[in-house]
Order: sequence, then C-alpha cells, then structure tokens
Amino acid sequence: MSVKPQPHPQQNHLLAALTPEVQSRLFPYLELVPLPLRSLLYESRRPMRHVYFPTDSIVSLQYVMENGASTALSVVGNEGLLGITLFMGGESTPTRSMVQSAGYAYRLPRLRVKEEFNRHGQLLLLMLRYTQALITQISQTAVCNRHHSIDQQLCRWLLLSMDRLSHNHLTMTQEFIGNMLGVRREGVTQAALKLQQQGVISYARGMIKVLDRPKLEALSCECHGVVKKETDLLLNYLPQRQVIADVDTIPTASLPIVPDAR
Amino acid sequence: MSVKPQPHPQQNHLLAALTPEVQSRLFPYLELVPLPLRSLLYESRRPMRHVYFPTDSIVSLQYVMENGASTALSVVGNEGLLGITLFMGGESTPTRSMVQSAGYAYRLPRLRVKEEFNRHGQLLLLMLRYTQALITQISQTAVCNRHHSIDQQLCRWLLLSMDRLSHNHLTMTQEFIGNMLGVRREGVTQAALKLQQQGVISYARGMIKVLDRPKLEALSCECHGVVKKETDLLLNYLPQRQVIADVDTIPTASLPIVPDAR
DNA sequence: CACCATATGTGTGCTGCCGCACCGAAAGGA
DNA sequence: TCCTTTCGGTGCGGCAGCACACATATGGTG
Repeated sequence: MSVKPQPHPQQNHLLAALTPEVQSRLFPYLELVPLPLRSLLYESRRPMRHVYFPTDSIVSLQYVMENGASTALSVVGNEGLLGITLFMGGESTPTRSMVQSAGYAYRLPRLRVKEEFNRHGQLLLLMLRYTQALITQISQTAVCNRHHSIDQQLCRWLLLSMDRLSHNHLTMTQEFIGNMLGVRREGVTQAALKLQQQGVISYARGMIKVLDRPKLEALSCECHGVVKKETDLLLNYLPQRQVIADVDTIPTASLPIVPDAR
Repeated sequence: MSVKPQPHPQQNHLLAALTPEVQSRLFPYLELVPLPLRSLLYESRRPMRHVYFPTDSIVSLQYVMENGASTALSVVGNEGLLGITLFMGGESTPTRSMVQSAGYAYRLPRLRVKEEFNRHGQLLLLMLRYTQALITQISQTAVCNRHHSIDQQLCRWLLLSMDRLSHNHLTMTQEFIGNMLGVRREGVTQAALKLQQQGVISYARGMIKVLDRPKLEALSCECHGVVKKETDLLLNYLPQRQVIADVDTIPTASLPIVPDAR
C-alpha cells in the first residue's frame, strides 16, 4: 500500500465528470484516505461527516438487522460515491458502508459538498443520476434475493466486484462473502467449489482469481447484466460531455397506459 | 366509484406539503384520473409522461424479470408519488407500476413537473426526501426477501397496504398477493390460513379484513416498523412546516470511523 | 519446528418453499 | 337455473438452504 502509484481524483468517474469550474471549487478540499479491508465508512444510523469517492477501493452498502445479520444492498467503486443521504435530506441511514476491497478514496467534508450541491449546478445532476443507478442496483438485489440461487448470486457478486477493479483477483474469504450475501459460509463453499471445478475461478485462503469471465457471466443470473447496462446508460454518457438533463426531446412514441377518462 | 366523495389534491401528503406559491403554479395542471385495479401506470422501460400523486389508491413498484416473474419493490400511496425517475435524469426504468388498490390519483404532465423541479425550490427538496424514503423501502424489501418467511412477509405487506388506506380492508386475491411478493399462491394460502386461525385477519374471495392490527404487527418482521419509522422521520416532518434542509445544525457527537491517517 | 488461528471441505438431518395436481365452494353471467 | 370461472384449501415429492458438527489444510508466529 506504499509503493503503489498514488491515486488521483480523476480515477473516480464522478469526480472526473465534473466541470473544471466545479472541480476548482471542490478539489482543494479533497482528502485522500486509505480504506483498509473491513473498515466502516458509515455506521448504521450514525451521522455522516464526509462524502467518499473511491478510486481503487470497493465499498458495499449493507443493511444490518436487529439480530446482527447483514445483507449487502449494493456495491460502490470508482464509478460512484458514498453518502448520497447527505444530499437527500437525511443525516443518517439504516445502512452501513463496509470496505470490501482495500484501496483509497477521496473524501470531502459534508459542508463543502452541501454548499456545492445547493448551487444547483452540475453536481446536483450528477448526484441525481447516480442515485438512480443506485436504486436500480438495490432493486436488482431485492429481485436476486428472491429468485436466484446462491450459485447465481455468487457469480453476480464476483462480477459486480470485478467491474470495479483493474485486475482479476479479489481478497476475501468465503465467510466474508457469506456475510455480504446474507447466506451461510457453507453455501458459499459449495457454490465456489462448483465454479472452481468448472475452471471459472480459482481460490485459496481468501484470494480469489477470476479465470474465465465470459463463463462467469454465462453462469450468472440476468441481474448483473441488467444493472450494468442501466448504470452505463445513466453514467457513462456523462464523463466528458456536459450534462444536459432538462431539455425534453425524446421521440415519445409511447402508448397511453392509464386511460384518460372512464 | 361514483358516489364516493370526490378526491382532493390535499389528500396526497406531498401535494399538501407544497407551499401555496408552488401549489398555485402546479395545481392548475393537475388532472384527476381513476386508477382501476391492476392497471399499469408505467410499463417497464417505457417513457413516462406523467407524475402521479395517489390520493386513495395504492400502487406498487414491481420489477419484471426476463422470464416474466415479478417482484414488488415498494408500495406507494398518498404519502408519495410515482415517477421519480423523471427527476433523476432517466426517462424510463426497468420497473413497472401496478395499481394494487383501486382509487384515484392526480397527475401532472412531465414537462410541468420538470419545469417546477428546475426552479430548484421546495419541490426539489420534497422529491429528494421522498426518494430517500423510497430507497429505504426498497432496501428493506431486499433484506426481507433474503431473511424472512412468507408468513412474515405477508404481514409486512398487509401492514404496508393498511398504512396507506383509511379503512381496514383490502381487495386482492391470494394469487395477486403471490405475484406481488414473488411467491406461489399456495404459500400465501398457508400463511393467510395461519393468520385467519389466529383471528388476525379474515378473508373470502379477494376481500381481506384486518381484525387485529397490533397482533399483525407483532407477527411481522422488523421490516415494516423500520420503514415506517424512517419514512415518518423523513416525510412527516414536513407537511406543514417549511422544509429547511440546508442548514447544518445537528449536534454531531459522532465518532471517527475511518482513521484520519495511517 | 511446533503450535495455533484461520480458511476450507464434508456429512446429517431438518425446514421452508417449490412444482404439480386436484378438489370443493362461491360468484356471476346467460 | 345451470354452467363456467374464479378463488381458496390440500396432498405429495423434491430440492435448496439452514444448523450443527467435525475434519483437514495452510500460513503465520513464537
């Protein structure tokens, strides 16, 4: 964690997508923080003090139940940010954020972000889009939890993580994955075994390598693909271009679904 | 559906919470529409043309999978609105909205709402808060799908619906509930039987009555309570008062979770 | 090198939910 | 009034995931 090339704010897609003007206002306040594995950015129901923009780290949003069991709702990497609640009007949420893959993130003090947000400029638009992407991901998690097997969910999870990394290996034990998915460790073991036997992944003592990504995608449920497509649609449009969300130019060839009268 | 007292915009909490100024700009464009059971407000991935504010109807957001199976993600009644995607920057979502309890809603053309939204005034703040509440509800659905039994989920579902009605009965078959929850009809039958035997509900041919709400709450999982508390916190604050979200006055007695240096 | 904590593999029995098949009763239209 | 449709109740076989228990391997530490 010391010899590696220093992270740069532009590695985070959202920071990179900001106009130079906004960047010049915000970047002076950026603070680089290392995010060790399993550390918590936000504890459930605790006030948030910063907004985090991961560069090479991955953080997952988890819900913690009363009995202590947890379930991951979404995964955030360099495509996103943590702390949207601050924009939305609350100061805390019932979820916590746990680092799932060690790395770095830039963070901004809550006040700075709110200040910029309240200019109602580009940051606002970016945040709204990202929030939409997040909602999609959480929704898909809900669906996946209901309908798909542990095997499929493990595939989805691996893909979600790989999408946010520049290499093909993850550092996490099966126990840890179990906590993320909200299933037992043994279940993960079984699923991982199958994948290993098919040559899709290899692993040993907390180090997982993805060997055959296409096969992994084939074995996964539709959930990963849907979320990725939707997210790309919402976010990948904007990196360089200016965000223009207000004009109303879609070629509405829609059909009236609710009758106009009765 | 004809002798009933006419609905009024103020029955929707969000519309009611708007300042007179905003109301005067928007209300002229309000259109009252009846929402018959099972009709669709939005079809998955179709462009949206209106934003809907239910008065006495209940609509659920559903995700439809490739194989046609569906799962409800959240329930919207007079406490909320449908169509947040329009604010968030997309024109469509992978979800659909189906009327789960017949009634009325007011709707506004997309353009009017965007116009008002882009003034960056009170409507913006309201929408953000509501979106936060919605995220909470979807998250809880994800957790519930993972960890709780059909019995518990049925209770939660009934409570979610009752919270949005002024009476104690629902018009929906077990088959329909099964579609909502993403489970088999037989599973719902079993769960409903247990509730009936305990005197918590009674039902016959698509008409469900809640007889003992406290007991229903006791049998439900924590999910309903959490969502309700969170939603009240976010939304019930605002109905009459002005929404002031920008000042930063919480008594931050928080602990630093991520170390400031390493 | 010995030891121990950690990570992974495996077995047994149980429970909840699924898929399917079928039944009876009530509602509603002709 | 009859007939069809809709709704709810039930039984059975099967499987996935759970709880618990235990075995094995491996890397780090003293």
